[in-house]
Amino acid sequence: MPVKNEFEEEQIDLLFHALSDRTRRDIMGKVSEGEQSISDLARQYEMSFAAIQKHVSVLEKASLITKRVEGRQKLVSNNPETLRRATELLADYERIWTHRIDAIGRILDEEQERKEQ
Amino acid sequence: MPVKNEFEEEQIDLLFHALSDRTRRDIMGKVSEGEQSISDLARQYEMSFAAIQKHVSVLEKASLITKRVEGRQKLVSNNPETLRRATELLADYERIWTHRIDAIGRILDEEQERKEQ
DNA sequence: ATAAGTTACAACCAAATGGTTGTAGATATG
DNA sequence: CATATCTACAACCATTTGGTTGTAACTTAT
Repeated sequence: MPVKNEFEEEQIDLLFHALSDRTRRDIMGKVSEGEQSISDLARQYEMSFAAIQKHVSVLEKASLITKRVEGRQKLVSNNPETLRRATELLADYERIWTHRIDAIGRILDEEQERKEQ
Repeated sequence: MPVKNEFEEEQIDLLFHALSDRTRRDIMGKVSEGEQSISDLARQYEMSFAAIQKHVSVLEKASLITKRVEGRQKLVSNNPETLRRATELLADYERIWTHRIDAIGRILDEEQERKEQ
């Protein structure tokens, strides 16, 4: 186990893959300002409705967004919990991959460096 | 500009794409314990040398690792700076996409307000 | 009831991805 | 020198990805 985290490897694949596309990152930004239907989103891009629908689906499979039914439309909003866990995950990777001991150790080191300057 | 960050969008694509594969994340872990040649790495996986070479190449294009020539071999080590910036980037996205206003953000905002008066 | 709006999904296509094998060029070692 | 090791890279292949159009179903409005 490289990183002790609640994520499954499969889920991590989906997460980073979802974030690796500009349009999808942009959608994340748009829905963060309020729920939007898939049509609302599609109108803001120069690609087909189906293309945006697929991007939303990729984000949904990564649990980065959720859809809510409202009449004939599905309202898309983002999922702060997954974002929080993703940020934590990458911070964990950073710590492990760079042999950083832990947050407290780092703060103490930086404290030390400041004093020595 | 969704996130004010030193990364270009293209670079962000490469970054998250590089991280979206288990083998590549595993390589990041292995090289974090010390430099390894590509052959060293390849021996630890049940896939061809060329496959590992390609994975290393993807990590290199994302600036997550660097290669150093040592005789007939190339020693791979990871790039802590990119990892640090990647973690920051995702933290920025989290903050922006979830409208979180943290202590640092508030301090900077207040700083700005003071200057503008 | 009809029409318009919204979504889901299938079928298709070109390009990218993740793997393979094979070949060739350096570099080290007997 | 001859041979083994290490890397680069091309060619190939199957699958996935990111896009398209088209069709069907459901919901709302006229």
